[in-house]
Amino acid sequence: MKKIDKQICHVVKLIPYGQVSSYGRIADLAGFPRRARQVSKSLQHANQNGLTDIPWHRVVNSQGKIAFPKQHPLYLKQIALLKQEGISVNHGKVQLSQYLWQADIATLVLSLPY
DNA sequence: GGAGTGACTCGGT
DNA sequence: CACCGAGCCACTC
Repeated sequence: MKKIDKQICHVVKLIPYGQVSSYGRIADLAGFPRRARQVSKSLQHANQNGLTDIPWHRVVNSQGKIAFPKQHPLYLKQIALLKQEGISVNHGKVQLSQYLWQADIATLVLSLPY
């Protein structure tokens, strides 16, 4: 697994229960600006490898919408997982103003590995 | 190496 | 709100 994938997974795991973040923000926080697309790819890999400890469902696009097309099997699954955490999803999107994770520096620093 | 492809984003219409 | 277009960047042929 590559460095970028590792860092991205690390940050995604920091998203608190009941909150969401976007691909672009995750990329920024992981130290890879302008690499939103890579975030989606990393999550896809993690999904395939069955890494269940990664809350991939808490990641939506910059508009708060589910990134999958409606007919995609994971579309409904993601919504189900979000609602399960108390997050309301309407018309395939969440209210970022209400659920967007405001990452704080302390959380990030304390999550650093030795 | 060039072309096509996204679980993206931003700005314009 | 929806639909483009243009950037964007790693990955796969």
